[in-house]
Amino acid sequence: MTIQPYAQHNCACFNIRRAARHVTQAYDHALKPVGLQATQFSLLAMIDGVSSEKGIALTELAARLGMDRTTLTRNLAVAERAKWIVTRSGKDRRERLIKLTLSGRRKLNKARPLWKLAQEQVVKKLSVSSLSDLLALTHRLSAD
Amino acid sequence: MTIQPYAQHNCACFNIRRAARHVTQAYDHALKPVGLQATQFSLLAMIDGVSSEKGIALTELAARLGMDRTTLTRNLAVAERAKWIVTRSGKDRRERLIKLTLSGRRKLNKARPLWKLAQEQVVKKLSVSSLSDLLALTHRLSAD
DNA sequence: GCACTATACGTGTATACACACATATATGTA
DNA sequence: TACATATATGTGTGTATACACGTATAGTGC
Repeated sequence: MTIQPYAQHNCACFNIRRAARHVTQAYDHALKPVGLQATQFSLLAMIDGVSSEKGIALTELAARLGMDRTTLTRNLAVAERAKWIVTRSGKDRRERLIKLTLSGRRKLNKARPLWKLAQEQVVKKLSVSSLSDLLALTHRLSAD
Repeated sequence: MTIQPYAQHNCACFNIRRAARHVTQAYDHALKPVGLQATQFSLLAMIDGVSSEKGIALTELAARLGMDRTTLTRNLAVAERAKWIVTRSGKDRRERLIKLTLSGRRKLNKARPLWKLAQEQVVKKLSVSSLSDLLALTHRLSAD
């Protein structure tokens, strides 16, 4: 079969963006009872997973999240206003080191079971092995 | 294998959002020479594909795009400012009928070969059959 | 015709995203 | 040490996203 002229149903960008919208809504709704949105949940979870005692620098965190540094700055502002994180400068005074607060960790742990429910919804749509395929594909798309 | 506790690398939402960011950037960069971003390109392409002579109503277009109606309102404002589309009310005066302008259609057609280059980049990362898998998976995630 | 309901749409608000540009600090080199 | 360069970060701007709420018009049953 030859390559078709443009059609929406073939466009990787349109399709992945549309799916991201729908999946995000599912996770947002699932997390609603604890007052977290999907992005903030991922942010807190990543900080929890990777930051050492002294915290993690913004650029390093952005790389881990596969997110533009300036986008992360704005997302961190939301988390900081909500007092889920604190930031301070390190020995290198250019660096901004980020850590969860106790309140942030509690919020995260409250959210985990709700995350699981949303994730199970996805599995219900895709099956475990298809989810596995999806993760492999999205991972490859997120690599350099 | 039992279900793991939360980890970023397992989260469908995190992974699909991250991939969407990266894929979007690739298409945005590819489309840059014609002054279109990925979302606006998809928008114009959908209007071109589905609208009849009299145009397509906003809610109907939103459903085709798998996008919230109010999001579409804002996205249309961008396209309207740029004079890529026009809108008018129909017999039912609640309805807002949307059509491409000549300028919008020209912009779209200029963009098509650049879209193809971006799409080929994705194929280079995933292979044709994997792209096919991705489209099938994202399609299932975008269904009710 | 009138009240009720359903449908189509917009606006206020908040978050998410990233490019272009600017600033502050550190590091390397003459 | 002084200057050039590299690194870490923030800000201005514009687009994308969607929920809560409100308005205008159409349809329905009496």
